[in-house]
Amino acid sequence: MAIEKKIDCVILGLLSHEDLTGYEIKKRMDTSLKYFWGASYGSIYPALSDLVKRGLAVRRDGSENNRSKIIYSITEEGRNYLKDWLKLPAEKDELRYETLLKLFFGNEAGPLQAKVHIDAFEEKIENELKYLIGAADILRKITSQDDTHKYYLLTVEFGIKTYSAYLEWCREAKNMLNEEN
Amino acid sequence: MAIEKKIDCVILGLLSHEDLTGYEIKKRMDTSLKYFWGASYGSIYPALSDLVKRGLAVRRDGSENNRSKIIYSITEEGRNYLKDWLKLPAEKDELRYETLLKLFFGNEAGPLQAKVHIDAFEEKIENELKYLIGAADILRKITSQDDTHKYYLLTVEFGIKTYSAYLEWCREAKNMLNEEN
DNA sequence: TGACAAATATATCAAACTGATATATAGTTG
DNA sequence: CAACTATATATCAGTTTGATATATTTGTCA
Repeated sequence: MAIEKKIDCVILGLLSHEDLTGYEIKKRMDTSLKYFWGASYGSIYPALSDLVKRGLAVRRDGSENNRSKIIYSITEEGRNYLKDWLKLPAEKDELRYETLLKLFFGNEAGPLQAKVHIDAFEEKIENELKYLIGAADILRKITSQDDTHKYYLLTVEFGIKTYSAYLEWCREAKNMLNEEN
Repeated sequence: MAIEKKIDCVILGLLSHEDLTGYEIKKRMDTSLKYFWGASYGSIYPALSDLVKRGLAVRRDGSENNRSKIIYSITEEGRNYLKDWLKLPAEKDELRYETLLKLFFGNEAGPLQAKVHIDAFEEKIENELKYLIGAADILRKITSQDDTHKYYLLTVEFGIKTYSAYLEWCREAKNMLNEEN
């Protein structure tokens, strides 16, 4: 029964690396964290205000010209809060794949429809896998000299392992559907 | 921009197989669908009332003795709605793993903490994999005679493939952390 | 150069969903 | 026979998403 709101923990985690704006936090979510975590503006901006109120982060003005910009930094209290949360066991590892849901109800739609969904899934995964393999190559080079990106690399390798397994499954699943469609 | 609420589609999908109570729907979510989809009572019961209002499902009283029981069936309209949704491409396949999130911020907590999280993850996955392998054995036997469970088996095989990949990753990740902790 | 698109940046809101809780009965087990 | 587990329905506060609004700056192509 954790009282820690996940969005607070993710933001503090990102701020523990570097100072960021709300917009930049969203960008990190959509790139580095994309494969295992997500967050919307509707949770990021209110959470940032809340973190400041609770003294876990501080804001400073970073506006340039007419472009308003609020830069957030983690405080010592925020870092302690993050460390405490990191010590707790992970509560929820959840996969939510609409592709599998549609497949599960395949009797209603038939094997041809199922194959369409698997093909679309396969193509998406192939593209993402290419990206992850490229990212891993770069991260391995960086990590060999300075290992601050070691944990990032670990999550990318998780993605590569699982996406490769997905592709194997796609081929086998289509074979099974072909057997007697 | 789908207007279809996912909870409606899952419930109709389950009702397309057999008549069910809200409680039984929740049980299916927590067993068969557990590995790729979830839903809470707080979404199931209101959705059931709503489906009836829209004519996509009908309710009948199934009370026995003093135990109240409402049994839901899919209507012809409901079946058409489901079929239309099954034709549409899957919108969102999302993985949300707190274990990976905590690992990503590993610099703050160190390699020993990271290994604790990986060990806990490994144990959980090992147990779930055992269960899935057992389920696949049973489903393969059933499917060889009557293939209505073919699509169910497909999703179980997805689980086996990916969980096996997770376990490989666990071993490699711990090796990497040991290299120079 | 000027027009248009894309990126940067903050913010809000209805709708969806979770996790917890409340309530009550039936069946099982030491 | 008390305690516990399973069956069954229902609600609600709190969390989060997905979409949208607004405004400026930067890049691109003609």
